[in-house]
Amino acid sequence: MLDFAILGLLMEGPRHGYELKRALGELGFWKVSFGSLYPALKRLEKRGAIEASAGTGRRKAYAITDKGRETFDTLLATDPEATETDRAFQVRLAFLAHLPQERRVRILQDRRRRLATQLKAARETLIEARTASKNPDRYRLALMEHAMRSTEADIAWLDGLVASERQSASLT
Amino acid sequence: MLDFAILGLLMEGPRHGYELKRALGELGFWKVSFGSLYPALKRLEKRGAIEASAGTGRRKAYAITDKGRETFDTLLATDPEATETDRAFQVRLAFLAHLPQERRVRILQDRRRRLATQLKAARETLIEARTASKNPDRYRLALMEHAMRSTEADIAWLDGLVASERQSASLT
DNA sequence: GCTCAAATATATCGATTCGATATAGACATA
DNA sequence: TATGTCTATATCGAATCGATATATTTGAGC
Repeated sequence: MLDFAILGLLMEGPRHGYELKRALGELGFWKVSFGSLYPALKRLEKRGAIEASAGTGRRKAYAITDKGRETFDTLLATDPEATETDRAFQVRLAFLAHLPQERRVRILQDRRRRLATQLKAARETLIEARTASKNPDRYRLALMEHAMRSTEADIAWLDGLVASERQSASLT
Repeated sequence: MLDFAILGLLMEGPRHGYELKRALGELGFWKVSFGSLYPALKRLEKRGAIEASAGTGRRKAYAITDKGRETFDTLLATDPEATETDRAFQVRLAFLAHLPQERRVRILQDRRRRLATQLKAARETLIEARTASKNPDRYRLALMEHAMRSTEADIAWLDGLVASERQSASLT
């Protein structure tokens, strides 16, 4: 996933490591550590997906190669299928603009479906926790309820994104 | 953090590994993997914080020891300070009932302060992204805005928890 | 009762990521 | 020129992940 995110950022032009870390952090859902970032850059360089060139002083400017662009496209288009964590989805979303609208909408809807399933399970767990005489801990209930409400908000947000896609489609 | 969570669950009675995984998952914010869980149990056993006894068939029932209870209390009371991730906070919250009210409120307020700081930074980043002619990608903006709104919701939730603590305090 | 499939449960592997820290150049200020 | 603060790369050990192997129990259908 980190590899994918790095490639995505480099699609817009060369950047050095520190900048990549900052840019990822500013997306608001991932404060990457140096211990993840630099090994990832080495990995990508070894695979020929990116190239380093000397920058000011200690800096190394990394640029994406043709091979890297290919990798990026593959990763972006790869069907999320069973395995898609929150973060994986968010990273994909950050680069969704690279896909045609039809695919974008499908990905948003897949995600919605997944969240709806999660929500249903959470609701059942919560009801069970409330009824079972397990003297439900107040804070634990609060956590579960909050998680549910967050998921509901996420779903509503996805619906908004889909609606806005549809709207811009109808304008053309 | 996993160690802390396991100890917290075992404070309420013995459980075997699989049950611990399920119980953690039901809290709604952490689907622990086997690759984390079982090594963690071994760690804790080696340190003498938990004890395994034979259960039905292949099961091993883990129980917390006096030493483990001590460790748990220490971890629970430890001042979060600068470094507290979302998950660390949520785990702490799940066992907050073990602390006296005064401490509970303080922890909630510390968390609130941290989120407010994050929010402010996010707001500035967003404004900058909008103004700077960086032709802000639509999905990336949506991500940032959504992250902000989620944080706002979290803050409101914390305020609610504090208010409810105050209310139950005034009733006594 | 018997058999087979599904669910339960423990365990382990390699790779990734984390959090902390070391190191060092760039740049402002005095 | 000294000094401190950012910027930036790098590395370490430990924790966690995701996938998978394997064993046991449960239950459905016969």
